[in-house]
Amino acid sequence: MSYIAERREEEKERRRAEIVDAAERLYAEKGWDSVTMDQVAKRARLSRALLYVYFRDRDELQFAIGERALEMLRMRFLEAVAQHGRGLDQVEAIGRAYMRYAQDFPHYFDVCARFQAHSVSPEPGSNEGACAVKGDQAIAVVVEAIRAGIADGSIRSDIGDPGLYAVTLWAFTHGVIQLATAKSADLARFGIAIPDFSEYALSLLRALGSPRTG
Amino acid sequence: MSYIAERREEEKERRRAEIVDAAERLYAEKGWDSVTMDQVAKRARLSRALLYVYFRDRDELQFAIGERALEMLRMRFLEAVAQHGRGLDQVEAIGRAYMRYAQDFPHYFDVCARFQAHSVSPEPGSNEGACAVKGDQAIAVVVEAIRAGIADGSIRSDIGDPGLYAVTLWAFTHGVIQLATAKSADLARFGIAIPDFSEYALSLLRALGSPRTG
Amino acid sequence: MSYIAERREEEKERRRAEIVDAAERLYAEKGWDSVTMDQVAKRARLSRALLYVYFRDRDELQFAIGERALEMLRMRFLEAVAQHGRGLDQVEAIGRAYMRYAQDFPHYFDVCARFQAHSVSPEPGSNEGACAVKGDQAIAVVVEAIRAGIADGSIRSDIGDPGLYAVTLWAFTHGVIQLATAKSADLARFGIAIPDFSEYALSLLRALGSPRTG
Amino acid sequence: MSYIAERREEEKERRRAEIVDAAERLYAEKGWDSVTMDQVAKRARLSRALLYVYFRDRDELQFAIGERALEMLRMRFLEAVAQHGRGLDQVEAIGRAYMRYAQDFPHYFDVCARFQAHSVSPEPGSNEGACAVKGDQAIAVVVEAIRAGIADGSIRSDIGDPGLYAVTLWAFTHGVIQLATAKSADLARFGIAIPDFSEYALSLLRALGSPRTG
DNA sequence: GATGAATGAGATTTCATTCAT
DNA sequence: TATGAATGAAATCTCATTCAT
Repeated sequence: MSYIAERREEEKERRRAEIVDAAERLYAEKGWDSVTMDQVAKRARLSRALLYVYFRDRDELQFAIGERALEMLRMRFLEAVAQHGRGLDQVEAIGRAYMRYAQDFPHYFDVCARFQAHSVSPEPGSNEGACAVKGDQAIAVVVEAIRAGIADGSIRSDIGDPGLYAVTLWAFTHGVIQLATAKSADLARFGIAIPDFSEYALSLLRALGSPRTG
Repeated sequence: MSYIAERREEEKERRRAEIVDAAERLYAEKGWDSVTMDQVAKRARLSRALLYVYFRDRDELQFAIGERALEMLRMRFLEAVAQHGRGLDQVEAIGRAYMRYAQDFPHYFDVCARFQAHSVSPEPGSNEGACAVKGDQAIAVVVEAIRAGIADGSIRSDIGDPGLYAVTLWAFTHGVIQLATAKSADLARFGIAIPDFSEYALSLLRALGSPRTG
Repeated sequence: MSYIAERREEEKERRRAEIVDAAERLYAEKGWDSVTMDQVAKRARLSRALLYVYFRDRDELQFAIGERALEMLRMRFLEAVAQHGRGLDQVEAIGRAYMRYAQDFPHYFDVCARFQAHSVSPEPGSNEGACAVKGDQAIAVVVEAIRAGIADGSIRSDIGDPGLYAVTLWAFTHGVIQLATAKSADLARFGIAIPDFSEYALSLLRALGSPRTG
Repeated sequence: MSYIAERREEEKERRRAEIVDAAERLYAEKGWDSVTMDQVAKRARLSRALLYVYFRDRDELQFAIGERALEMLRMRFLEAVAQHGRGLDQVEAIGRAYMRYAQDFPHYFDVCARFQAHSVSPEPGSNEGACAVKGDQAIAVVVEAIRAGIADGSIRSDIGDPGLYAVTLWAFTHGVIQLATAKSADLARFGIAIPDFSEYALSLLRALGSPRTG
């Protein structure tokens, strides 16, 4: 590839990023449902038609944000893992990281949730596919921590297949965050405060993994 | 109320139910996103405008279905509870019931999921509010089972506040079902079959509650 | 049909007419190519979406105007016929009427020309079909005049089938008007003035029909 | 001009011709309305933007095809003339040639028709202007034949100005072909077959020109 | 020159929702 | 009450044309 073509490639990538930036900011501001393609175009200061050159449709644009969201999540997971030595602590840190992430970037968690809730029709080359890949990579971090925990004895060796355990933990945590995010008011009616809820869920999850050292 | 007014009341209720019936059938057939108000009107054999006499907007119609969904869920929970003596077994049965429910009525689970994911704006008199009430009632069944379990010693007494525990279990289970529902294909790629996943999750949850007496 | 439904029918017809009015005025002002659906909507003071309730697409709207155009043309033909006794004179009057019509309503002639130039795909219920019918009715007037002329001896009896003759005359006249309309400048370069051209063509056509009795 | 500049000139001309070739083929395949600049560019294997270096706009490209069309028409006229001795026969042969031409190259006739229908805005140097010139040249052939006919006595001497007569015949013939081309189906409904229609029109036109030899 | 990117305009469609009767 | 009509907002899509390199 000539260096001209290369530069063009970069330009293109930058454009794409600008669009995703614009869309993401709007997402964060008002929620995806009320973001229109026109607003995105205006925010990115380009024509509506061009959006459709870069993204097949509105959904693909959302998935592009999802890709970022999941990448960011993986980063957070990695940081969490890096700060702890024992596998069990790493796994707990991952759970905490997920919760903090959901607080720091509610719109990111929102994409994750939508992504989680829609079954994939993995058209090749789509952002949806890219999204799935990123998701797998994030899960992989969890699996690794679990493996480490089993190896270092901090996680019960009879916990079963690390992949299965990882997916289950993910599902549990995701469920908790979703409830905490959307239903804080209802929980309050039950006398439950979000931080307590989170802490409680984390403690249960930790108990789940730790060996029954009496 | 005169018997004429009474009949009118009944008529109205029947009309409403017909609409919800129509909407629900369409929901089950194609998913809520592709159900249009026009289709609902046609299926219920009345005019689109009349729908708005019975339901403020499309969301309210969905919440009306949600009400049914949560009522049905509570029923299933009650049945589950009735078939077991010890609290721990009841709680597990509830989890199982939730899973079966999601399989039997995917669209009901879908409403629940959406309901769970949207924060309430509790306008009084809205179906959304009614939905919340039904949700509370379903949770109450879980709480009761937990209390029973603590009382009969099948559930660890140090598990904490039954309400908190119930909500957490709900969130966990919901997360698992959602993942299993939407991502079965991805899980398969991980070598995970849905029934195994469900069983595994249930076993973890049971372990969570049972006293550690080996 | 109840009188309410009847009134609604009328309302609808009126609406439709309003739209065609608006479109027609714009057509006359700037030519069909530069008329946008949005302009029509604005001129008719209703929403763009409604246009598509009344007309499948832009073309159908043009054909609706074409219907009017051809109806008007038939009227002109009838008037022309009414003012003359002998068939030959009637036919000539029709030719003249066509020419005056093209001058009085250039946009009407324009639709006719477009209609004439496009082969019909006679989707039933379309305005295109209605257009064709109106066209036939206009031709019918010509045929009638020819028949009368043959009967009264003002038109050569060996002219052949009146229908064939009518269509041919129509084609001739249409060709002349089109050329005169679009190419007046070029004709001028040839030293030909439009009125002379028209008169000349008419005289030829008259000669064509009249018996050769010197 | 240096031979380098000369070669460049040739290259350019070839390029231009390639574009017109591509456009013409597409025209013949699907009609001008559904030919897009993109398709032309792809067919000619160059970029869309380059088209605009060679042709001001889409219309100019069509006029370039029109130029070819009219040149071809003139050729056909010349051939027709060459095969007949008397002016009247030449004129008739020209009419026949026009009809055969329309059959052999429907897309050429289509350009002619469009050209005929649009009034010229004779921007100097435009293909539109070139088109007009070619049109004049084609007409000139007709004029010449008429003059010959008058001279050799095969055409009535009182037919008037040859130019006027030529233009009129052209208009007549064009009108007939257009109707025959676009409305064959409708004519069939009238019980008129295209070949009969053509023959009939030609016979009338011949009668028009021939002296009234009793 | 030649090209890929971008624009702007308009057609069309689809809905949820509201209005007038 | 009911209903048909109407609206307004967006999503798409398709082009001709222009721009920057």
